Amino acid sequence: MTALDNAALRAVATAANGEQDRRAEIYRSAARIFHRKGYHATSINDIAAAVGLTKAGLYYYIKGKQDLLFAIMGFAMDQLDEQVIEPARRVQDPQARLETIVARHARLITQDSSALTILVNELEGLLPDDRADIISRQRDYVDFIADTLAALRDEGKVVGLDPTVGAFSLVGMILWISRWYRTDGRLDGDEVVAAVTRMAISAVLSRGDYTSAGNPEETG
Amino acid sequence: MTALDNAALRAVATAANGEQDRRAEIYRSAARIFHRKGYHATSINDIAAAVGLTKAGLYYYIKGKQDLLFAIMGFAMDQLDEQVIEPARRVQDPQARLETIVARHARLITQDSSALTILVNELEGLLPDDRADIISRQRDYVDFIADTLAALRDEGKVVGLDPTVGAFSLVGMILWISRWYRTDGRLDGDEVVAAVTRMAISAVLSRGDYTSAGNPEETG
DNA sequence: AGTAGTCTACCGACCGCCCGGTAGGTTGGC
DNA sequence: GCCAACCTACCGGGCGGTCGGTAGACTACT
Repeated sequence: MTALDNAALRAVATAANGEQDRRAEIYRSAARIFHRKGYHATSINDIAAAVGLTKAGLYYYIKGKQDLLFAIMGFAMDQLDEQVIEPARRVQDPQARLETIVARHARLITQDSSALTILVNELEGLLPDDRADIISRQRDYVDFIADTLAALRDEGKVVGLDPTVGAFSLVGMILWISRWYRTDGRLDGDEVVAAVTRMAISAVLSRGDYTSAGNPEETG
Repeated sequence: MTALDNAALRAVATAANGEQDRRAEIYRSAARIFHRKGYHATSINDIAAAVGLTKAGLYYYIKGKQDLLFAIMGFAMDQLDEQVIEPARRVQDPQARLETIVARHARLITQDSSALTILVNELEGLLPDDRADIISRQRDYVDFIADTLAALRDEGKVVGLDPTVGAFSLVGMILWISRWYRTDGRLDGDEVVAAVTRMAISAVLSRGDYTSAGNPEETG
């Protein structure tokens, strides 16, 4: 790399992307800390220290703590849209579509769960308008899954399962991964994704021969 | 209400169970508020106001905010022990035992999710020793479920499912109920419990004919 | 080449507020 | 008179957020 290249790169980097990089690093750090300690237990000072700034310095980049939270949640929702919903929309067959949804969502979580976990755990930290925005997008996601289950029901592959309950239950199963999956654990990310996907599909597909093991106390 | 009624009520309340009732009411209120707003976002004043006391008055009954949290979590864990684990231990057949676990846990959540939800969401608000205590009891619960799945595997009813992953996934499905179930919703508590229990069993029991719908992108 | 001005990227010090928690009463029933 | 069951008033401290700077890179002009 010549000095000219170097200078040119630097000019581009500082002028165009420098600030963006810093801002992105702030969001990443904030997401990690919010995820670990929770939004309310995290101080602006914690985040500033994590990126090597003072609190006042940090405020050069952000508007406030709540905006930071909303930005992180918006990013997570965008991830979900782009990497789960959009690809799944292009899958016609309902069962394959459901597999795509579960596998892609689960994979996102095993790769980096911070933002996606904040998305579901810190809703009450948002301003009412922001919260309404995020909740609406989340509802769209659940509806998308429920619609897929309804399509499977129309195919006869799902019997006797309420699509909404099914959708919520699958989402719960997927989101919970972030609580127990460890990168350095016994199973790697792909194995976890595969296992959870298999369970999810199995949970909704009806077995013609399903019977309870008999549990009068519970099923009376 | 006359002065006599008032005095009589007060006498009964204070003489026999008054202090216990008051304390129980404080825990219940605290659990409800922690559940709604989160532990860190809830102030001692919020709780005091909810039970009609000042902050100082509240401190006559409690030792501190963290003790309050630990007490609530301990109560939730006791509930789980007494109403889920102990009854399930008495069920010999593994599949029936699993049904008992899921149905009873789900039912607890549809009845009153406050304490049980705090139990899983506010761990980081505890002192390290208290947290270790709760985490240990939670791990015992997951192990109990995993052992039941292992027993089902030995019976040949579960094939190719890691018992630990299975246990976590079921727990996630159950716990998530508290996020979407509404008492005044379309389905009542019993219907939700039944639906989730059916899904849970279906998720772990192997179907001899299981095949993916074909999703090369995901399963490659 | 020197220099005066400008702008980005910060920092130290500070603000008002509310937090968890406490000290020292006060009151009403026994 | 005493004690349980509170209250008013207060404390130190940390919070989110702001203000007035300023070092240093860069630009414009002479």
